[in-house]
Parts: sequence; structure tokens; C-alpha cells
Amino acid sequence: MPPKRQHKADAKAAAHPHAKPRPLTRIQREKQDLILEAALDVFSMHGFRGSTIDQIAEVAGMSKPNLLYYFPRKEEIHRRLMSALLDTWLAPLKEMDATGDPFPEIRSYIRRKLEMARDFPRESRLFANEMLQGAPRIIEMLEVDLRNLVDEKAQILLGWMDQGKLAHTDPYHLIFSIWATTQHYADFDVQVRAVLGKDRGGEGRFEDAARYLEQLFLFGLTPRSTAPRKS
Amino acid sequence: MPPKRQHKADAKAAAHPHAKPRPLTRIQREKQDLILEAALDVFSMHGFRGSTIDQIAEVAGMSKPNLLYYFPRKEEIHRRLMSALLDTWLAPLKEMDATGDPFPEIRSYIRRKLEMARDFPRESRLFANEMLQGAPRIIEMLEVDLRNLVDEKAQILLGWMDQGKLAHTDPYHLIFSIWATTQHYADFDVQVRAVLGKDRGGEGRFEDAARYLEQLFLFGLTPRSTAPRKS
DNA sequence: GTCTATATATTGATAGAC
DNA sequence: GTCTATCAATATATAGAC
Repeated sequence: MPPKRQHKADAKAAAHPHAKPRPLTRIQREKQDLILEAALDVFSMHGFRGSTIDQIAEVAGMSKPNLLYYFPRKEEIHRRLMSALLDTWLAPLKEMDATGDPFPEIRSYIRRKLEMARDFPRESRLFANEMLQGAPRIIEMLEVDLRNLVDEKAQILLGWMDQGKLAHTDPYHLIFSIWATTQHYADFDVQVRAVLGKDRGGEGRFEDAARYLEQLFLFGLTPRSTAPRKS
Repeated sequence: MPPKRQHKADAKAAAHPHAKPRPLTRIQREKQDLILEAALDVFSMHGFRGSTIDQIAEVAGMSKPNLLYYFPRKEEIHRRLMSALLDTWLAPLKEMDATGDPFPEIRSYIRRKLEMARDFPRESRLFANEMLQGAPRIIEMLEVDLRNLVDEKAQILLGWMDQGKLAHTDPYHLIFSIWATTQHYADFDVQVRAVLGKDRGGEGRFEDAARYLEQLFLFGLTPRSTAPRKS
């Protein structure tokens, strides 16, 4: 078994483990953003292993060595995208406020998530891709940060249920169902468009989805003493 | 630009475009199944481009040339998996019966989908992977077969709504929300487990999900004359 | 900072011995 | 049918000229 070749960047980091990164110039930041933008395009469609630096460089409109001048390794580009993503991803749920009333809070949470699916579909797909692969690069953040956040919000939901303001149900699966239904419009966009066709599949589909989901969750989660009908 | 090398299989097909494939022996079928099984493992996690023949061969417990003896090309393995998948995928929806009552029908549709997420998570992820990539290999089937099927079932739902048996709402987005919430437990399994933790994330999570979804859709879709509460 | 050229590893696929 | 050896293409990454 031949020894793995050591990368230049690795050697550098090993020599100066605490070297301070000097601040970037405007040009550098712009180029990096250009690359990250292109990488988001490619990674979100093909996943990490399915994407090539060549593709990213082409989308970014530069040569491969030039791209590697700004990001020494493919992994580094992906890492940067992922860490930026997680913050944005948790933000909408963080806003759910215990002092508010459940239906306005849940309603606007759904709206925010649906807007993210509409305005940042690539980010959604990047996240989905990572999930499908078993989340190797973010599993720890899921088990700590995400879990703690969801635990906290589940407590809020339980509180509303105890106050009789919300139907008694499983708060974790409630949150899952909001994630699933909203992200679906980004992750399965091709399928949604194919089913709705050209006429009904335009931008109006997000409005239709918002109306439908609002109704589903409003009626579905309204507290009641007796079941409205036997199945 | 050097000319693309022609594959042996291509040349063979070109020479005998209508050659009948002779029936497979038992051994051949077993080996092929072994390979397809392994390929499902790999493709469902990493997508087509992110998967290698080496990986598949290793999971199948055979050498790469040996694998290529049964499937001359990587693409062929994937194609076989996808065409088998689509039938299985449409089956649960096909069962929804216009002569039944809406809630038993919808309820058992949800159950079937949830069972598929539990029992065939790799198939679900294979499908999700294809969606994320823009469904290049199945887009036509989505636009024809899937669309027609959903149109047909949407008509059934609309019929139930007109009879006052089901809340008036968008039948297409209703179907999307069932797909999304059930497949979520296969496609985002890592996340579900991470959030629920070891104690609540066992096999019981599918039972919990079934209970929650049943309640959500039952209450959410029950017809009513006035909205139960202003948001 | 950007380019051409190139080193090195991996991958899809084939040849040919057994 | 299975294996070792190997080819050709592609991919990550580096060297060095400008």
C-alpha cells in the first residue's frame, strides 16, 4: 500500500498550526464568493463525490488551477458551503417564540420555510444531498445543535398543548412534517413541475402550497374534544 | 479532441440490433441480483456519478471485472434499478380507490407509503437522489406516467370534496404533502434519528409517525362549514 | 493572480490467461 | 466464469513561467 501523498496545504498547516489567517482583500472575497456560488450550483445537484472541480471552475468562469489558488482543496469549498448553510438552516425554527400564540407562530414558521424553498432551492438540495449520504460531515452538529434546538421548541409546543391552545400530538413529528412538506418544493422541484405541468407549475405553485399547508396544519392541529369522524 | 472510445457492448448492439437475449441461467440471475442489491446500497447513498464500480463490486463481494462480466456498463446497472423502482413507486397511489370512502383510503395510502419508507429506505433514497439531480433519466416518465396517474387521483379527491366527504382543498398539494411527510422518514433518516436520540429513535418512530400523520390528515382534511379559529 | 504543462490517483472498461 | 494485468480517460492537485 503506497503512502498517501501529503498535500501542500496540510504541510503548511502542520508547520504553523496557529497561523492567523490574514484579512482578505476585496478582490479575494469576490472571487471566493464567485466560486462558492458556482460550487453551490454543482454540489447541490450532484453531491460531493459526484461533483468535479472542472465543473465548478467552468460554472465560475475560470480555470481549474485558478480556482485552486483560492481554495486549495475541493473539500474546503464544500466545508465552507456546509458551515454557512447550517446557520441559515436553523434560523427559521429559532424564531418560533414561546410568548406568541401557536397558530400565528406555526403559520409564519411554515411561511418562512416555504420562502426558503422558493428562494434558496440549491441550499435545500445541498442539505438534502448531505442527508442522503448519511450526513458524514455534519452528523455531530445534528446530534448536538439541531437536537437541542428541536428539544427546546418541542417543549414550547408541549406547553401550548397543555394550555389547550394546540391539539395534543407528537411535537417532534409535527416539526418533521413541517420540514418535509416545505422542503419538498425545493428538493423534488422537478417532480412537482412535471406533475403540475406548464400551466399550473409556474411560480404560483408556492402560493397554492402556502394556502394548502396553512389549511392542513391549522385544521389538523386545532384542539378538539371529540374526533370529528370515525375512520 | 480525441475521439471517444467505442465500447464493446455498443459495437455488439450495433452489429446485431435485434439479437434476442437468451434466457438467463439460475446462477446468472442470482449473480445479477447480488450486484443489483449491492448497487442499490451504493447508488442510493452517493448518486450515479458519486458511486464507483469498485464500491459496488466490494459490497457485492466480487472483483470489478467479474461484476462487469454480468453488467457490461455502470449505466446499465443503474438503468435496471431505476426501471424496477418506478413501478414499485407508483403502486401505492394506484391502489387509492374511487369507490371507497376518503378517510379509509387516504389513511391506508399513508400507511402504505410509511411502510415503504420503513422497509425500502434505499429505494426511497435512490429516487430522491434522482430528483435532486433533476431526474435526467426518468423525467419523461414523470411527465407522462406519473402526471397522468396523479391527475386521475386528483379527480377522485375532487369528487369526494364535491360530495362533502372531504375538505375543499388543492388535491395536488394534498398528494405532495403525503409523499413528503412519509418519504421524509427514509430520505432524512439520519436527521430523524439524530433529533430523536437513541431512546426515542428506535423502530417505534414509525409507529409514532403513523399516529401523528393520521391525526394531522384526518383533522386537517375533515370538511367543516366555518374555520375553527382565526389566526 | 492567472496560465500551460504535468505529476499522481482513481475510475470505467478491456485483454487474455486459467 | 473468474482472475491478474493493463489501457484510456478523468480527476485532484502542483510546478513553474509570465
